[in-house]
Amino acid sequence: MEIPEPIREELDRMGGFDALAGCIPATDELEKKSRIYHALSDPLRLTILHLVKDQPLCVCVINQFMRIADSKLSYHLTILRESGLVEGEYHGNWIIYRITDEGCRYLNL
Amino acid sequence: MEIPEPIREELDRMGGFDALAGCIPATDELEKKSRIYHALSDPLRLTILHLVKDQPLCVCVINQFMRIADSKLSYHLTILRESGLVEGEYHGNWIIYRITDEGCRYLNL
DNA sequence: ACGTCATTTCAAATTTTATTGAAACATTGT
DNA sequence: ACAATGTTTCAATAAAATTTGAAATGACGT
Repeated sequence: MEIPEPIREELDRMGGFDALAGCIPATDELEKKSRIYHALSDPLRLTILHLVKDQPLCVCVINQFMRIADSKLSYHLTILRESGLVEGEYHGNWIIYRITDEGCRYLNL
Repeated sequence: MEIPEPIREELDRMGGFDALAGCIPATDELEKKSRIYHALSDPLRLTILHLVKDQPLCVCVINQFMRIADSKLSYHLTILRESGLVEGEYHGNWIIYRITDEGCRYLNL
């Protein structure tokens, strides 16, 4: 396998082929990030995230906005919750969802 | 449909139910972002992105690192390219991939 | 204990995404 | 024009994510 000369030079300047390993995060970190990005990779879920950005909301208000099947909304909320972007808490009969600090961080890109 | 009192209050303070629409980005923007997040939602693709972060690389160097089938790598490069996170350019026999400004922006989160 | 409301869980069907190996394409050198 | 090299495209398969509707759960008031 050959490498074009300008690439080899620039690679050498960065420390050579072996140095490349140094700029790759650990496997578990990559997996955590890709899980978060997956949670963000759906327009429905991004919408939910924006809805709860400024104030916490119960599922019924979110759904009044989204107009999708209850179970569908619940599925997407689960993905957002399990990736740590939102959290839900029972308050009486309702579950109130709020964005987490991490959720805020990712939303502001 | 009833809403718990504290939620209704906070919602009213933000401008009521109708004001919620105002904090949701346009559909095409949501779709573009979710496509980008989807591109980021795979450890392999995150690895590639990190590899080309500091210097452009040809496919063969990337693959020497990744050790996956050529067609598999090409598939993932296509996803990164089509989402605008990297760009590739022929230089002689090789295609050199480099990260885009947008790619940099997303990688630094 | 029972009924009701808000929400989740489950299993099946559907859709999307990823992997694989073979064939095709582009560029260069002969 | 031909062969060689680096990379992509294609079609088939496998795997994963999403949707759907029905049933289950949890919390509350009676």
